[in-house]
Amino acid sequence: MTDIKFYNTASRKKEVFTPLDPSNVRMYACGPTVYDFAHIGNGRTAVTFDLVFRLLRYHYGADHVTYARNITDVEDKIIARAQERGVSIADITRETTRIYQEDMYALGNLAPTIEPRATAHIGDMVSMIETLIDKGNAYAAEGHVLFSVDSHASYGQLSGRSVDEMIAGARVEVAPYKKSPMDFVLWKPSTEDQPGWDSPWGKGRPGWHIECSAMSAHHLGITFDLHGGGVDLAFPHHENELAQSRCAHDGTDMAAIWMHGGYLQVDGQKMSKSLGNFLTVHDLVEKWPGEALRLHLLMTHYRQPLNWTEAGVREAKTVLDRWYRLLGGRLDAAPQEALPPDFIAAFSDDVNTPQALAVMHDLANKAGQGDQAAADLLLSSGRLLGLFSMSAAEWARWQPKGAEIDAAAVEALIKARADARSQKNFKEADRIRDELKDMGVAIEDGPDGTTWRTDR
RNA sequence: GGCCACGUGGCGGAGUGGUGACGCAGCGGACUGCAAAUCCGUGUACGCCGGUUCGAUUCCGGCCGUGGCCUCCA
Repeated sequence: MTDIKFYNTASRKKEVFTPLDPSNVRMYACGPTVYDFAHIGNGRTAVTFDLVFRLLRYHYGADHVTYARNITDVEDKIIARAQERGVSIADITRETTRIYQEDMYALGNLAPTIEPRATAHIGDMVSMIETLIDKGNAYAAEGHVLFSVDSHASYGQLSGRSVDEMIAGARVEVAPYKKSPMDFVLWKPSTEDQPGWDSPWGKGRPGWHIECSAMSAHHLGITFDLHGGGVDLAFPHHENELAQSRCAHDGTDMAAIWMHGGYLQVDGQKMSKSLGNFLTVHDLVEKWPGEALRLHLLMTHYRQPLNWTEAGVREAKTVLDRWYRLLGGRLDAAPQEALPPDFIAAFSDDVNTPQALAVMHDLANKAGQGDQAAADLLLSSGRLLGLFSMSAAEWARWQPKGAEIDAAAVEALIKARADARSQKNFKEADRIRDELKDMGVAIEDGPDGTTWRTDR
């Protein structure tokens, strides 16, 4: 069997993947803080780890991979948002979680095996914090509990930093109760109007980092195979998780492999609300088929920086248009098991999707010359990547929200054009074709008459 | 300021110490009333300056550019 290789942030090398337990491969990816719509950068990270999930399922069997992706539903930004809107925290988190799940589904992601919510694991967090205090890795101060970075010699190893350098370069005021400026919060006190839970340190709520340590240990065990997230999470979030988990578990490593997805920019610029280029998945899936968005993401290797552009989505859409046409009725047939070895080799080589897509293009070219086996392999390859979920007809008639096309009107115009053509009135026929084009409809004259599809 | 990535043809984007992946767009041809779709064919590249080497886009050093982290941002 082809080896899987992953680039491991911890070793800074591509490594052959060997599962701790092939009958239950466990992965964890940091999910959203549920206070606002996910943007396309969040979507990219979710797609990346969905691909890892799919790859592992392919190699070890769908029932032998556990994927946990957390929902952070207690956090200060959520509190602030609830106050702004004058609604309850529960309403915000419930609604945002629901939309997040819909958006991720629209991007072609499988549902993770487990989506643990932070608020359902407060007890796990409290007991982990108690352990850290007992072991001398944490201390209580003014209602807070802080992790002591000086208590853990290898702090900074994952992200390749030294505590001294970070302190020297710090540009942030240090809270007076911290022993070291780099110490971070495990537990913080809550006022009456903030969400809080009883604890040995009074009513309070957990810090962000402890959530993932506690939930991953609860669901995946003390050591699991793979931990992922966006590259900006490497520090401080993952560094802190690692420190907490190692110290709480007698130095045992948290994850065998750490993976980080590259950053996404929009039109060559950092995505931000002030620049007006903040793209939410929620908006994008109304304008484009989710698979076109997904393919745009797949065109770049997950660790590379990705420049998101409308031209890029359009290109992805064009490619899918061709593939869907090529596959036609095959899309309705029973799923194919066989997969091309060179496709699997590329996909298994640190999730090299651009290389895998090149194999698919090659298959498409062969299929275009009548190679039926190649068409089958194109379909099975695409399905493994989370593409080809529609029928050819559904794809051809896909429409953006708010631009519904009246099919009856289209059919009537096509009929009128056919009449004009039969009378050799090509001027009128071409005028009707232009009219259809303005409606967002493209037509094709084939041996069996005229067909139409949406196009823009 | 410190640390870390990245810089490939018009665009997107893999990869490699030595015969210029792949896609989109473009161009030429076939097909078509004309198109579209489809098929055939086709050009252009490895940020800059040094070094190592028989030979570097690929290794090393410097520079420039872009971006990330150092602030509970994927």
